[in-house]
Amino acid sequence: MTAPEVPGRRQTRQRSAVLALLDELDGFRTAQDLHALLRERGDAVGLATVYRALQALVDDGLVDVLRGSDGEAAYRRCSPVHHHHLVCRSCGRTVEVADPPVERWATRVAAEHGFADVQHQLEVFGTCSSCTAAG
Amino acid sequence: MTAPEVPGRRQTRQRSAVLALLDELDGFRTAQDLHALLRERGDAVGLATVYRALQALVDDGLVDVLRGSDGEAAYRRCSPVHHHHLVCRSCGRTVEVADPPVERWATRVAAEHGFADVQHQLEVFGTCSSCTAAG
DNA sequence: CGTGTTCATGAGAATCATTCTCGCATAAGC
DNA sequence: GCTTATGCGAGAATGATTCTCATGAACACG
Ligand SMILES: [Mn+2]
Ligand SMILES: [Mn+2]
Ligand SMILES: [Zn+2]
Ligand SMILES: [Zn+2]
Repeated sequence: MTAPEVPGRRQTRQRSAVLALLDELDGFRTAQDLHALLRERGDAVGLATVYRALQALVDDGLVDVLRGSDGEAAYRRCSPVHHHHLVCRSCGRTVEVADPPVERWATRVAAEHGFADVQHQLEVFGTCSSCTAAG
Repeated sequence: MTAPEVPGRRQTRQRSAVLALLDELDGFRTAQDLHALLRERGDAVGLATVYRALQALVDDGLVDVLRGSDGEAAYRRCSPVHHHHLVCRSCGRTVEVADPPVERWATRVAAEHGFADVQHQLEVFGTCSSCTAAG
């Protein structure tokens, strides 16, 4: 769980703290959440720094970002390979999933309509078993 | 192009104007954009009212909303049946597309992980032929 | 190790989309 | 027309995110 060395990226206590926290959590969390958690836990980090650290992690492909229905960004430590998410609306618990067919479909349907430089995003939302049990 | 009657929804000049404008446009537009367009065109509507009208249209299933990478909401008059979007990143031009297999896949993968009350969102982004030509 | 350069940090201000407030207008129903 | 619940609009409030800029600390180099 040591922070990966990324060229041109300076290693600081704050960035390590943000990444370490994300490593412990298994769901998507907002920057505000992460900032509050870090503050509670004692090793505090400025809010602006949390945002900057998260942006850097996203740029480096170590963290995925998802926009909630209210538009607030949520972040999660993710595997570096392409995948999609099955997310619990209630607690944020997330499972990485893959769907090879949709990859080909997206490319094909885009080509059929003359679209180039294609990307896609596919997310599945639901209520996880714990949250269903908790009512 | 007459505004559909929705029970319990009062018909006003402002709501008609918002829906009429959306009917002329074929891409996703932000509330701010739509407000500016209405103002230019003369039949102005208050900004708060644009937001309220759009929210009502979304609730009534007449309009789809999409969150851009910056988190800003964009709205589009869409068909009422379930579909996904192929969106031009540059000009916003949008094509409605369907992918029946992914519907089943989403339900199945969610069930396998014990998730209930499942929804999914799938969007494809690219550069349309016009925008590619315009370079 | 020092030391200097360069990049990072943090407190607060600024930005900006969206929502709220509340006094006034008006669509709908009779 | 008259009543009344709803909708409207201007401006204030909210809240996430970004910016500013003075200070702090990695890191490359000697
Ligand atoms: Mn994919
Ligand atoms: Mn679907
Ligand atoms: Zn859950
Ligand atoms: Zn285009």
